[in-house]
Amino acid sequence: MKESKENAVISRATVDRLPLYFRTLKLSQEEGLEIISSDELGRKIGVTPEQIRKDLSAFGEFGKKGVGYYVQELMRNIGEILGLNRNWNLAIVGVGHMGWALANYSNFSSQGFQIRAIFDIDDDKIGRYINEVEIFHIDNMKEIIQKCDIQIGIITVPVSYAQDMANRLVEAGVKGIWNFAPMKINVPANIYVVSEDLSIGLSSISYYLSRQNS
Amino acid sequence: MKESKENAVISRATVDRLPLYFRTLKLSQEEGLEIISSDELGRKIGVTPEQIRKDLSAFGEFGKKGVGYYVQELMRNIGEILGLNRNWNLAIVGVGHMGWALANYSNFSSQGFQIRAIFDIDDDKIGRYINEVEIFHIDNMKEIIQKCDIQIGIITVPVSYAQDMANRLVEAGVKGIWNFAPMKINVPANIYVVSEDLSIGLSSISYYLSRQNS
DNA sequence: TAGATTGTTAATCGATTAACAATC
DNA sequence: TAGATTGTTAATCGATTAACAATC
Repeated sequence: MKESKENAVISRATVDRLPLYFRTLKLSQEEGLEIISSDELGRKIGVTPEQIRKDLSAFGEFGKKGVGYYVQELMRNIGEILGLNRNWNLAIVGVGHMGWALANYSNFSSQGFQIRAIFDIDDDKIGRYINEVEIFHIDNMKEIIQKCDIQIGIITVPVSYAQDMANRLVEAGVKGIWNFAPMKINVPANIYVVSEDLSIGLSSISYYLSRQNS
Repeated sequence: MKESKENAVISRATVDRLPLYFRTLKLSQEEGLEIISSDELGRKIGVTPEQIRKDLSAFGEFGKKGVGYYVQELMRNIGEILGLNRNWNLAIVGVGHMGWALANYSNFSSQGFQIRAIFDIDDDKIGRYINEVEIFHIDNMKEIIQKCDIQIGIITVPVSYAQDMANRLVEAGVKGIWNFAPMKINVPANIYVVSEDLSIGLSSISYYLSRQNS
């Protein structure tokens, strides 16, 4: 058994497929499956078995030739690779519709993501709680984020405020930002940003349906 | 001036960048900008100017050599390519947190996406309105979708119901599905599905932060 | 005209797919 | 053992980047 190849550069595409593998393995485990082949896993996800084997090979050897993968074991390994065995403390910035929805979304906690604080600017909201998490004024961001050891900030404010909120989050010490404002936000190179751009999905549906009809 | 190249196959990556171009042009227009170069546009979006020119060249010639692109004109052209000049009627299936958030998100309508109906299974919700849109029982889906000429369905139900809802939407006649349930849904080949998988974003942040610390 | 910038072809880079030896 | 399936190397495919002629 080789050492895991921690130093190799892994493509973004590969990293983005790991959560799909993880989640499908979890479902399979809940169904009582103990062993799964790359072929079967691929069919469930909609990915080729070669793709799965290639992706996994970047991190080590997790399967048994002629047999397949032990569901529990592979799940644990992928979970570790993704850092899902850790506990991550999150903060939501902006209690609009999206912020509210995310604050109420309970599935995060099952994967180690705990929302510890919520920030807003509206005095009517400050001091209230969503799912037992308090809403603070953004002026207290630095203090709260450091006290609660929050590593990841979620931006759910309008575009015009997003860059300012990103600056404050970085200044407060977060290392990762999950951005729902439909714009590019600029941060120092050591901060990792993922943007969820919902308008892309809808526009691409519009694009493909337009072609179909015409 | 050549005819637009309607028949060429356009890569998914290109189509997914068009909404970014569109939105950035819109902001530029609102700032009063009349002409923009691929260089400047690229800087605003975080994409190379070559990428932009290449993407656009798949659809036609929209710029003026030595000058740049007329903001309004390019915006109108990209809007047409994406089908944003049309009116799309949408239905939301499932009034959970995400469904509720999307139902309240008013920005869609500014790009021609109108939510015409909402479906749920909970009798307490049936007959109520969100933003003047009525909530119907899913058993009335086919009737309502045909009456309102709804082309796009949005799935915001739990994983265990998602495939059934997709089947019902297809049966009712929608042509596109925007899926927020974290799973692969199977549909006939002529139906276009875009899945928004929010857990990927969070997991990838977890992955990269894990590398950084260790 | 000279400088700027597009549209496009060619070169490079990276990701996916195919093939197959290793081995359970 | 024979059949199955992994891990990995090589081949292919596709997307991005570089370069530059065309032209405003």
